[in-house]
Amino acid sequence: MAMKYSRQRQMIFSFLMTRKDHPTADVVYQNIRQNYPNISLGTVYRNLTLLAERGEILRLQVGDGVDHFDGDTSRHCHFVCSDCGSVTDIQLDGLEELFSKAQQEFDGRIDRQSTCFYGVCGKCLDKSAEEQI
Amino acid sequence: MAMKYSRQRQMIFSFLMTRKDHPTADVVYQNIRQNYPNISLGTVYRNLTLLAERGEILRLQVGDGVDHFDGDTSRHCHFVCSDCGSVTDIQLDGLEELFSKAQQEFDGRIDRQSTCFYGVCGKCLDKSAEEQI
DNA sequence: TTCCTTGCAAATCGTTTGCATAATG
DNA sequence: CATTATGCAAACGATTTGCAAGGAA
Repeated sequence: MAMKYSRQRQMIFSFLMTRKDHPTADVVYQNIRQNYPNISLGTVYRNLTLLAERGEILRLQVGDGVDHFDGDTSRHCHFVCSDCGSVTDIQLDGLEELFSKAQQEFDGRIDRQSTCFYGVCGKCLDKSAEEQI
Repeated sequence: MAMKYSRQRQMIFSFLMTRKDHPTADVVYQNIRQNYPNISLGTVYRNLTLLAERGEILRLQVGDGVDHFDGDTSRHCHFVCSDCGSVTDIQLDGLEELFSKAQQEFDGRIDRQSTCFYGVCGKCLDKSAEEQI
């Protein structure tokens, strides 16, 4: 698979694989650019869109108006901090169960599931606790 | 609460309450306009944003690039049909459980949860079955 | 050669915003 | 009266796209 990719597509894909923070297209662009200054933002978008359509990566909309991309396509949840905006993974057991429950109750075919939690992450909670002193 | 709202806000809010199809801002706008032709799209957006911030409605991003709005703020899931684009509700028991599981495992405070399923709805499945004949 | 991809820049389009005016309580 | 909301139009910003040129098979 990787061999028939353009150099740019390979870099974008492997960059995503090294990250667990669900970068935006622009973050991908800025990072690739450090090694490959000629790459354009349009190319980054085109490849991210393509990879997501092929199911090799995930495209996430977490509510901040910007798309995030995730190299981990296994079933898992996300958490978005309303304070710092970070997007992190949450591993939960109940997901498979929820999925099959939904399959049973719903009249139609369910292919995919997306669960996102919102709140304030541990770091930001600590930070605001310090500021109270 | 309702009494101190402007006429426009009242109409937007009560329109959302009559709908279960999670309309977009533009759909809200087009509908309100039939009774109130002078309303502007900016006002619709301003009020939807305000109502969502106050927690009186939900703002949903289901992945089609457009925000959807939901008058039902109770805990429930959504389903998005990849074929017709419709957004419907799914009532599931396991949600509360999933939420508390997440609370336990996660280092931070979780305020809110959003679960969305993707696939093909019953109507579209039937339609494509007919076309196979 | 043939098809796919790129870089660039312009276009798109959903959403937000500044401002002067009007409505609300 | 003071405040808040409106309509309008312009601005914004993330994403997409048209096109001519470059790369891969």
